[in-house]
Amino acid sequence: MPELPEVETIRRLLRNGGLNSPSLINMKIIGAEVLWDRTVVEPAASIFIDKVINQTIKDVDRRGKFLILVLADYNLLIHLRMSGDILIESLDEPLGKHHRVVLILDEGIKLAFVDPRKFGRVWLLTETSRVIGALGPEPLSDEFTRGSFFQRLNNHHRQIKPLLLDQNFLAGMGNIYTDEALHCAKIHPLLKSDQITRKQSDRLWECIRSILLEGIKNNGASIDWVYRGGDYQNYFRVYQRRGEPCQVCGVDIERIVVGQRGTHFCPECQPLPSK
DNA sequence: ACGAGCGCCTGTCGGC
DNA sequence: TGCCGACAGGCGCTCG
Repeated sequence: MPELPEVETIRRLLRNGGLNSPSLINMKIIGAEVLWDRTVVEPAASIFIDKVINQTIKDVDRRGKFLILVLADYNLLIHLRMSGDILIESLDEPLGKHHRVVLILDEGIKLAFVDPRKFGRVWLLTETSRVIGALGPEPLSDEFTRGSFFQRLNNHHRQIKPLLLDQNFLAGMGNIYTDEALHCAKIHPLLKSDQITRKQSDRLWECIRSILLEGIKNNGASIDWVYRGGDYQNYFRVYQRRGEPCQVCGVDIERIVVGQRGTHFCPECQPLPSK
């Protein structure tokens, strides 16, 4: 489900509070349940429960698509993968059928990791580098510069879309925002990364950042049967718009498969790479 | 180094 | 109505 903007939206909600949920900062975990063992990568579920109880939540952070609950003695890494979500619920609310991990907090609420497809994962670690150490730069940070981006594009001979989806190349891009950014930059998803000119690279750099910021501003996207409050889905230019006219040129949006992922683009604005 | 195929899972939707 | 395939916001693995 979530890409960088959706995870960032959840981070801000947990950290700052909002809607009907309070900030989690300084709340204490007083109980824990693991409903689906494989969700917890490490440590083993029983040890996870032992260790996480009595921990205080010091901060809520994010790295790429990883949500990080900074606890007094550990870091709780959460990756929502395709269908995961974090809900804050009152204690008397019954557990839904897709609840996988639940943390009981003081103040009478619980933090629930809900995940129909069971792809999501959590780790309780002191040292996080083993899991997130190889991630590429944060696209909205200062270390992500036009110059370094262009250089690194040219260090690879890869289709641009799968390269942007590679979390060790750039952290946080997923299928939606990649399609949107490539359309914005007028670059075909199959163009080889080392055929991208400096001018195209600069445009793509700008588009990645503006599209992600637009997603965050709209609290992310809510698609399929999962509604989580964001409304960026109303602003998609190409994603899931096969057959609809391109908002720039009017030509029908096409869908192809690239790297096993549905890929949406405008054949007029994003012409095929020269063979 | 790169890309394709597959596994992990459950749910929805469209076509017949 | 039921069945069946396509498809879904991700990623790790193996194999050429």
